[in-house]
Amino acid sequence: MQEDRRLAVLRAIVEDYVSTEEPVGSKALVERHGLGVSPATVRNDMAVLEEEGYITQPHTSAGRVPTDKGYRMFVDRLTTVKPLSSAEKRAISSFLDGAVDLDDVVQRSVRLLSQLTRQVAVVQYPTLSSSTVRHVEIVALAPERLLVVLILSTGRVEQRLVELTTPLADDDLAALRSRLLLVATGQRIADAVAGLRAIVPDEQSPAAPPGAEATAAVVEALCEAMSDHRSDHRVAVGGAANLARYGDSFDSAVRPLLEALEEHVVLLKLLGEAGSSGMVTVRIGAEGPYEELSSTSVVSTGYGPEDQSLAALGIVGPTRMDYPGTMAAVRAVARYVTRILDEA
Amino acid sequence: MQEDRRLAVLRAIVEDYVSTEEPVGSKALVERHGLGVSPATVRNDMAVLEEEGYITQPHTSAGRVPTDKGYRMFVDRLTTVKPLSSAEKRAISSFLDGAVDLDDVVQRSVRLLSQLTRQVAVVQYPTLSSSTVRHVEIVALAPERLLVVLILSTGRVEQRLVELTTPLADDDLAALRSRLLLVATGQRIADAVAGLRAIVPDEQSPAAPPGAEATAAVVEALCEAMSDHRSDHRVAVGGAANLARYGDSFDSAVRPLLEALEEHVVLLKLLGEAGSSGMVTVRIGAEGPYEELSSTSVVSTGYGPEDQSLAALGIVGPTRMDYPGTMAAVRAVARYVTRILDEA
DNA sequence: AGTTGGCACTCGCGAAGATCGAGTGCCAGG
DNA sequence: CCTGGCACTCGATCTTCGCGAGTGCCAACT
Repeated sequence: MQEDRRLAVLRAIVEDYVSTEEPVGSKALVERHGLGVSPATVRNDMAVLEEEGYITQPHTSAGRVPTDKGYRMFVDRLTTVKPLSSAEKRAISSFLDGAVDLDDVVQRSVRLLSQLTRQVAVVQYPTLSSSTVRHVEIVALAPERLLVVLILSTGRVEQRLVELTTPLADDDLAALRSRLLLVATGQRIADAVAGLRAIVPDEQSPAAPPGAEATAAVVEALCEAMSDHRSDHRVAVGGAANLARYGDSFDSAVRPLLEALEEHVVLLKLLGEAGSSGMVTVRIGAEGPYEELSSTSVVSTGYGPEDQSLAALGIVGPTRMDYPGTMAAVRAVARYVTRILDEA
Repeated sequence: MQEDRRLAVLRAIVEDYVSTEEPVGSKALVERHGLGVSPATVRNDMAVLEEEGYITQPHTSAGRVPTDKGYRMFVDRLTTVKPLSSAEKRAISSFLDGAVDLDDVVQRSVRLLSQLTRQVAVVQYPTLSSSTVRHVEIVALAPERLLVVLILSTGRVEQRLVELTTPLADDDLAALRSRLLLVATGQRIADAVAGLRAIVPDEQSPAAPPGAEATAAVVEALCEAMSDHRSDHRVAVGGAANLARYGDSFDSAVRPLLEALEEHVVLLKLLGEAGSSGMVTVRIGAEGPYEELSSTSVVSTGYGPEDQSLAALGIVGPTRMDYPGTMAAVRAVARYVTRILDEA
């Protein structure tokens, strides 16, 4: 089939261009890959591929370069997942096994991912919304200063300081504490918020029970901590030094990317397009909403327990990248991180 | 005095070169600055300055460029502190006043600093070592699983999970908690560590009291948390997009800098050279131990209460930078941050 | 002594031209 | 439908060359 060979040619072009960074010509193609045909034949195929929009030539009489559409085709139909080398596998586990807490896991993941792919890595901190309340604690720093500590199943700890206008008696404190524990412990965030709101005494009630103010304030603090969007939006970024490899196309590619890396909200949107856990998503070039990132691709995936994907991680790099290798690395790291989080 | 004029010439050269990015010639100098002498005279001065090593010419018959030594002289003897514009002051306070917690303060400072100076900003998180213990809490998640929470005066919260081999009785737990509070609360880190170690029962003692294991384990966890160097080494980095302005000299300047930015330890060493609070330190070019950073300068200062400087902040940029403006910005931000932390 | 105008000289930079060759498109023959 | 051959295109690279900013030095002036 000519059709099959055309795809083989496209694949070869992508692979060569990715490794050499230079437009690839018909002659070099037949030499470096075992296509059993002559350069002339390949040229014909190239003409067709160009007409269909999979490749272009930067200028007349230069080699061909894949277009975004070409990469898309390559990723969707021509990629066989490249298994990681055992050295890489070892690196992953030895790298991640030493992690001591959530922060550490995220930090190490970012580092690992950027080293494996030699790209800029981005890892989102596990989202609060799908986690559960492991523990709630109130500590009286002073009779009218309470410290509220919230511990979640992901290992995240949030603390809030609550100032009261009237001091709180010790047994009222104890009562409040046990009530909170009863209502919130083990609940998913959303349920806990609802349950907590319910135990706040009705403000209209003329005869407020003792500790009503405290209850309201503490519940408020807890709910605020739980729905705190800042924590949802935290991401870790690493491997920016890999941007140095861009070399050329500095202003057009590196600058907007650096800016995007600081705009964590943008990053999250990019990662957020990721499908559920297990599926690696690839956004190529201008497929996304950000014009400035038209020459960069995003390879991302969700991670976390199978049923609910906790958060996303991935890499950002030039459209000209080693997709099979990168996708394999992203998937592998996501799996390992998922496992680590499950164990903890 | 010819001496004075020579210095004026040096200053003019630095200022012109910083703003134009181009080697500056004698003619342009007399035109743009109000030196009341002829180009020929300036040329003579330049020859002397060059001989003394303050300036060089990139190639014969081009303008002059300051050397590191020239910048050093400029910073040490020729800089009059440029007061910030009122707009800048307003920006600073409105930017920082909204901060809600320690993390937020640091994040905002980094952002602010990078925007004010248009350089890469680095802010070290306040060091634990000079802070005090505000509170210690033990929570029994299960009879043999304890959560230890440590709250410091800086607002930092550290938590550790402790697993016991034998369950701990409730009143033993209560006793341990009150003993810990008594010993540690209000103490500076170093004292608290010493005090805690002292209450661990002697291992040799054949008749170990109930809860001896728990005490030892909890104290161990606390001490470990207090001396945890990871937290000491945390830094926030921002404004990497400003690196895009380097444009030229990419490999020689940007790449090593990007790498250094990821190596937080290196960053801390750079910042660490900073003097005490209030003094702005400037490291120019190759003055430091890092050869790769020979074309970058670091402007840094400590911040925190007057008597003990908590941590450092500063910026990293090309040797060709606006030193007066940058130093003013760094100092101003450090002051504001200090004030904010004091209030909290 | 210090300053100034004049002048010859240097040398990097940019424009213009010349050359080279990888790569293409097309065609005629297998 | 594939293949070898061939003329053609056009960007990349190198060379040349003139321009001009800037210098260094010197003799004259204050």
